[in-house]
Amino acid sequence: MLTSSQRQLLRVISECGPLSRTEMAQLLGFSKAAMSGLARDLIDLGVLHETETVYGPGRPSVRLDLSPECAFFIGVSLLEEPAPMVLSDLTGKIIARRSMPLSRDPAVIADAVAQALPELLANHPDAADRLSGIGIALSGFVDETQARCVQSTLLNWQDVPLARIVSDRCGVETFIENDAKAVAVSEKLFGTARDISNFSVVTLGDGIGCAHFIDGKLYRGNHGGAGEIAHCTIEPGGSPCRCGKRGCLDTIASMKAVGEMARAEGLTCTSLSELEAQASVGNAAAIRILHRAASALGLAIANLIQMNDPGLILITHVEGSFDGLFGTVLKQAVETNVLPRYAGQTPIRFKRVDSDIWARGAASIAAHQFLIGPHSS
Amino acid sequence: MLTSSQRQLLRVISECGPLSRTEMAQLLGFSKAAMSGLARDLIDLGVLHETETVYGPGRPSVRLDLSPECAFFIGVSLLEEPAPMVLSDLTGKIIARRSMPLSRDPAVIADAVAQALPELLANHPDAADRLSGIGIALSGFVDETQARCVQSTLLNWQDVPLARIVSDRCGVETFIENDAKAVAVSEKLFGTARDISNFSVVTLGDGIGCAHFIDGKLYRGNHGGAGEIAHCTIEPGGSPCRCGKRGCLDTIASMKAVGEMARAEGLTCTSLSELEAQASVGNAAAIRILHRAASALGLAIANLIQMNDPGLILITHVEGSFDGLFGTVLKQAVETNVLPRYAGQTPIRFKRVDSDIWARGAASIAAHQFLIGPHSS
DNA sequence: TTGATTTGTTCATTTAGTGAACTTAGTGTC
DNA sequence: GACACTAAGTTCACTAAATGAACAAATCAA
Repeated sequence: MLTSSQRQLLRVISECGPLSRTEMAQLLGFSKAAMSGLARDLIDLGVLHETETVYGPGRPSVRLDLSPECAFFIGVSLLEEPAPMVLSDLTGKIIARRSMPLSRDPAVIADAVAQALPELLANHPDAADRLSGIGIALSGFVDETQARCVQSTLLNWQDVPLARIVSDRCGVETFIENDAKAVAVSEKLFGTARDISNFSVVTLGDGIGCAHFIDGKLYRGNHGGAGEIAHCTIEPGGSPCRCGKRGCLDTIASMKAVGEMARAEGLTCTSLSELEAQASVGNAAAIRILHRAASALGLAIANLIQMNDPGLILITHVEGSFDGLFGTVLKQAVETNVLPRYAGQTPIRFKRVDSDIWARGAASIAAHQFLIGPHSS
Repeated sequence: MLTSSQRQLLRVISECGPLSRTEMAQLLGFSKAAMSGLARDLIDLGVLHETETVYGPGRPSVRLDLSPECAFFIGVSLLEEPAPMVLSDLTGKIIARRSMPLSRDPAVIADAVAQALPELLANHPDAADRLSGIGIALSGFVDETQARCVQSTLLNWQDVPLARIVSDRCGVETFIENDAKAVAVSEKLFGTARDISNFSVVTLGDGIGCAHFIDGKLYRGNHGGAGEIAHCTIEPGGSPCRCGKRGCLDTIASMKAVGEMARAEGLTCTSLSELEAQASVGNAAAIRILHRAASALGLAIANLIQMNDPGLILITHVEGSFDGLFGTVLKQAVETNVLPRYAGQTPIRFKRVDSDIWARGAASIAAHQFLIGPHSS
């Protein structure tokens, strides 16, 4: 078990990349003496190692970095059938992939994970040796200890202590998290948002997910529901949503909704890139659909910016690109709906991700627990 | 200067009310031994004092509470002319009121504060003796040290180090804050939200303000702009707003906008309560205006709930009441625009406030600095 | 080679906490 | 009213984690 000072040190390296002892001492407000001891202990533990030497006037400084192979994590996504699994190291690099059958029965899930474990670890004795946690991403609400699923419509769960069930079965510490929140953590730990303390991730796919990091910490909300942007009302009195209300963002801008609208308009293509292609050759229906979806998403993001003033909006998408009509309209809609003074102040990044995104996110939950721990700031 | 452990102790008392040493030790995870020493020191300093004795089996426990008169604060609101000033104690009780001329010149403001100071303190030698800080509320953006005004349209300021200017002139530590954020802090410290770590305040008046507490801390956003709900787009393509965009909540639901709409409809009454009275006797225009404003505000609050899942929404209003049409429609609009599963899960409280609200909020900023300090959690 | 400069270590010291034993002040029972 | 019982709060010796000052190490510049 790491001390809170050790965790602070790991955190600042995770955020800033390799740093010398002196730099860290300044950043964290420790004395050089304290730093020296902390670093020695973490190096002895195998978590840190010395990297490049930086020359300047005076004695050169030696940067310390995380040792990628000091701990390994498994991530499981319960969002698809079959359920993707990944084995990752401490820096988020994926070492191996597998999949397992999906089930709604927690015990069956635990069995499937236990069965897939040796296969994932088969050719990686180091990983088998230093496997430090399992993370599971699911659609639904999770409690703040990342142990119990409070509610999941997709899995038809109500207060299921999945983490305990899996860890009992597999003998490995296990943590669970909501899908979008897991992606946000992986972006904070491994991705584009390492050094940013306030940001929001929007995951654009069949559904729309969103999660916020606030003051360097995942913000879960009072009932675990922070980031439910998909069911913000964008068109009051609009089309009914499966959630029971009307005009939700999800009914307009999710890739599923876009596909359905395309089908309803008699288009044969339903994917974003296909629609973009049609739009670029002047297909009015494709243009209309893309325009409507992008405007809606842009408005929702503009409202998010107005409400929370994040330092970054990161939009992940599995398919298509954002340099076509959809992306242009989206950016424009954001700009026209934020305070003119703010316009352009909040960077919006797009990131194309593959289908591993949820399992990677899940693994990052376990890695986050290992590095940063359960505690708050 | 208080230590971080002492601050934790003060914080938990501020949140929970009077507590015994043993209760605090359990809440904060300290040993009884540590608690004993901390409490003694704070009592010696005059910050805490013993209150009721609670009898049960075993030795009775003695509750400790903040000593209201151990420190006094001055709050100034730069939102009205003349600018209201209050003198408050550590529990937010207002001891004296004054006002001073408003100016856009920071030096003139500092002079006015310095001049009003002795008048405010005149009959309160204790307060003069233990004056511990000045807080200033203003319309605009403030940096996270609560020292500089980054930008204020109303005052036509850009990066003005007001706190330093006033503290240099008056010889008292000074902090500044945005108006709505100051109100949020006063509600956390003195008001209804003491024990709630995630909540949002919406101030409904001539303008609409909003601020968030997240994880027990004021969340200021990356550019200090968190909570700018007034310029969320509610009616895309709607009426132009003075901010430069269209359909902002401010153009529909602020009391100023409501008054203007009433005037445009040829109504002679413009206040919320007068319009309520008209609506209750069937005046169609009054009903239409109130309905539109309440729906808009309800939608904005619903979106806020969806995005941030706060544990409480506190709506402050200077005038009118919320048991008429406006309040009913507002609540209904919130309910129909949040996930049905959430409906009713987020308490919404209304609080009628007087015109002291901003100055009180300002004083609470200074009190917060005194009690909790500048540090994060 | 020498001096300047900055990194990183060592070590005695300080500080903020702990656990265990003790004191205190009440309740309940006979 | 005496006496066990209980829980609150204090005291004290001890420990863990920090600090500051002195020092060793590694390089550049002259």
